[in-house]
Amino acid sequence: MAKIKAIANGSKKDAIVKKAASLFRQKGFKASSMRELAEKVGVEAPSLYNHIGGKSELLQLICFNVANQFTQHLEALEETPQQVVKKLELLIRFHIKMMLQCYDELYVANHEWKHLENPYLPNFLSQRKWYESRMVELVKEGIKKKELKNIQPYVAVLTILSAVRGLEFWQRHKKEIPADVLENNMVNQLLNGLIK
Amino acid sequence: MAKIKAIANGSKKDAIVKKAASLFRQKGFKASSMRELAEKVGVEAPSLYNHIGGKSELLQLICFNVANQFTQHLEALEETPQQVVKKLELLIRFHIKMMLQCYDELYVANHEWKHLENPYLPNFLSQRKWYESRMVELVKEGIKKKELKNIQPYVAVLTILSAVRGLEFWQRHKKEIPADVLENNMVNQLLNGLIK
DNA sequence: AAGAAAAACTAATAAGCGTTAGTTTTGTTT
DNA sequence: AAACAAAACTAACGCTTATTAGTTTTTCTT
Repeated sequence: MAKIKAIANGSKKDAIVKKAASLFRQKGFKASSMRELAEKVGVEAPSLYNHIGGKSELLQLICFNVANQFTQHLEALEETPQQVVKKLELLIRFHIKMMLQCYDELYVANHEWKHLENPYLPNFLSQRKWYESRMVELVKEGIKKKELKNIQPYVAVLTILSAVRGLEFWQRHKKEIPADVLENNMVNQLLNGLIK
Repeated sequence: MAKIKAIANGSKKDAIVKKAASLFRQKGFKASSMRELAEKVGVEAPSLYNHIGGKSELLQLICFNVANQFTQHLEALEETPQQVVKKLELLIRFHIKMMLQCYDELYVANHEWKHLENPYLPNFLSQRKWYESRMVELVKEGIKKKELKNIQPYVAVLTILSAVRGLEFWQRHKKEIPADVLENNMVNQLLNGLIK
C-alpha cells in the first residue's frame, strides 16, 4: 500500500521513531499499540519490523537520544569559564529550548522510562543520576564562591529540575506566553525569587 | 484461600484501592494487571469484583480522592485573612505534607490520569484547571498588593506547581533531608530566590 | 530488461488482558 | 442447627497484544 516517507535529514527508521514519540506521549507506552503506530505511519503493522527491532527498541531510542543530548550539553557547559549563576541560567534556557524542539521525545523520556527493559532501565537511571549529581556539584561551587545562598544543594537542584520539567504544561499556553518571556520569568523566579 | 484485611478506619474496598495505588505507581496503570493486584491483596483476581466495580473504578477513586483533598485545602485557604506570600507558603507546605502522607496516590493522580474514562477524564482536568486558575488569581492579588514582583502570574504558578510536583523525586532522599529542612529550603528558594 | 534486494503485504500464533458465570466455602443471624 | 448472605474459588470467554512466517510487490542496480 503506502510507503514510509523518510524524514528530512533522516532515515525511514527515524521517521518511525518520531511518530512513535508522538504516539507514546499521547497514549503512554503501554497503551500504544504497534497497529496504531503503523496506521500513523501509513503502513501495516508487520511492515514496521523491516525497519525496527520491536516496540521496546523504539522506547530505548527515544529515551537515550534525549538523555544523551542533555548529558552532552552539561559536559560542554562545565568546560566554559563562566559564573555558576550564568551556567544555571544557560541550563534553564537549554531545557526550554529542548522543550520547544522535541516536546514529544522529552515527555516520553520523562514519563515512560519505567518501561525500558534491562539493561536499559538501570543505564538510563544512572545517566539521570549523573546529571543530577553534576548539578549538585555546580550548586555547591556556587555556594562556595558566595554566588548562591547557603541552601541545601540537592533541594535547589530538585527545584530547578522539577520546574523546568513542568514546562510540559506550558505547551498549552505557548501562544499566550512567548518563549523568551517564559525563559526570563522562570530564570528570575528560580534564581532571584518571587518576593519584592 | 486468604481473606482481604480491611484497612484501619476503612473498608476492604479501601484496602484494595490502597494496594492498587501502590501497584499503579510502580508499574503504571496500563501495565498493572488485575491478577497482579489480586496477588498483592492475597486473593484470586475474580474475587476482587466482589468489592469493586472494575479496574477503571480504582483509578477514578485514587485520582478524585487526591484532587478533592487539594481542592478543599485551597478553598479553605482562600477564606483565611493572611498575606498572599503566607498563603503561598502554606500551600507549598501542604503539598509536601501530602507527598509524605499519600505518595502513591499523589503520584498516580499526577501520572496516570490520562487513562481515566469519560466523563471522569474531563472532570478531572477541569478540576485541575480550576486549581490552577485560583492560584493565578492569588498571585495576581499578591502583585497588586505589591507583595510580589511584577512577573507573569501564570509562569509563577507553573513554576511553583511543577516544583512541588517534583517532590516525588525526593522520596528517595527522605532520610538524608528531613521534611522540615526541605520545606524551608523550597519555600525560600521559590519565594526568596537562590542568589545571595 | 534482468536480477537482486528492500519493503510492503496477508495470515496466523501464542500470550496476556479484564471480566463474567457458576460453584463452593466461610461467616453471621435466627 | 438451619438458613442466609458475603466472599472466596475455578473455569472460561472474547478481545487485544507484539511478533513471526511466508509471500508478493516495489525499487534499485547492473
